[in-house]
Amino acid sequence: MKKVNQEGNTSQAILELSQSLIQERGYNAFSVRDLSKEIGIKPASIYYHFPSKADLAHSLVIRQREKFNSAFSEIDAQTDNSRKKLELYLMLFFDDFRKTKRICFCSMLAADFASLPIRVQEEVKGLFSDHEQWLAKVLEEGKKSKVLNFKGSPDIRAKNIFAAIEGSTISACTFRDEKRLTSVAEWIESMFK
Amino acid sequence: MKKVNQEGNTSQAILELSQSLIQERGYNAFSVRDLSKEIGIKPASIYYHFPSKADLAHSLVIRQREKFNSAFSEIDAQTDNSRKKLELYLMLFFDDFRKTKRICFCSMLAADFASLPIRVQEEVKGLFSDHEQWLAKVLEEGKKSKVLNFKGSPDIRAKNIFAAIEGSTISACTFRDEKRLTSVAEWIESMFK
DNA sequence: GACAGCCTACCTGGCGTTAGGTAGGATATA
DNA sequence: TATATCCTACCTAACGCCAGGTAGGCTGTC
Repeated sequence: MKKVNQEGNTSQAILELSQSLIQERGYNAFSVRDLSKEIGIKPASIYYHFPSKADLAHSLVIRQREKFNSAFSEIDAQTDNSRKKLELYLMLFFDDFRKTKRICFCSMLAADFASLPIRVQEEVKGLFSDHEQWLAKVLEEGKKSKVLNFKGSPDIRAKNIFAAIEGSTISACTFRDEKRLTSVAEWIESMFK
Repeated sequence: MKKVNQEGNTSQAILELSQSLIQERGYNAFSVRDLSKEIGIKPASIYYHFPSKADLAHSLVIRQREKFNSAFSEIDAQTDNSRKKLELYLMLFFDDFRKTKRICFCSMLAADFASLPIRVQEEVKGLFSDHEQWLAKVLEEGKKSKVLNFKGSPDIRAKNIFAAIEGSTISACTFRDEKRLTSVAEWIESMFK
């Protein structure tokens, strides 16, 4: 019998599709059967790759944290200018929205937070913190070097920015209108002049 | 046998509880059985009051639109000062968060948007537009009377503000930290000085 | 007697998950 | 080189449970 997964990429396919479905419908509204149908294997086979739906979600959030953390490192390597860093950061969200046309992964999991398995909740909090801490660092550096001008603490402003962006991906998705995302980004950038 | 609903308020109780559960878990993660358990009637009896879960959600969003629209009228009646109006508007979200400790109803339904019945989707869009249009009107008046100072169109800024607030209720809820909401509100207010 | 408001009892279908099995490739041993 | 054993990646079939929803009956009030 022909093997479906000769290149060992089924796990990857499951991760990719899960992420896509979570961003579209949320954790509770996608099923192992949804995955199996689209991937072309039986529901039971999903459990060969991931012991449970909770584990799958857990892996997914960890993967996303790693993705973002390397994106942050890339930005840090690319420029020393805090304003440019902020700009590149905001572009990460544009890119994702243009590709997926969907709510940001973080926002969706935050919305589903209360019905998430506990260890997934912890990772989601971690994902939030990764963003906020990196942003706070950028804002602090920007303030010191007088590249970014703003009142208030970098910590709090970082949280503000992240919340605003998260909210804007939701409304951009609801109205299928990228401008709702980009205009918030422009608004944020304009605040630091 | 004793009647549970002697004051004709079971429908109201169902609406209240549904809203609370939606704000906690989202549309897909609460069930008619959840409602029945907490209210003290059998699942089938829910269907006496609402023909379907979709209808219940539909009524709920309509009710919420009415609630907010009368809140807007009250604010309009209370003051002519646009800055004060904005302040009172933001307080609506503080009050809700303090009461419920949960994600804003709008944000949650927007997150669940893709898996919502179509006519509920339409009402959710309407709910968003109600907010954005009223806000845009306030901003426009504020700009004309020079009470609010900002660049860009009132329309776009209104959408920005709403998105930011929505996002902040999500992160406030995730971290059980009201400051994530209030600091965004302060941030918004500071932008118009 | 009509109706409101609830009930019991049930349906269909989907959920996450598991047990047990199988084809075929890889590896180890004689 | 032939055979035994193990591993990978899937399968079929089913489990118990819960979802939204329905038909029809009971009870108390007007």
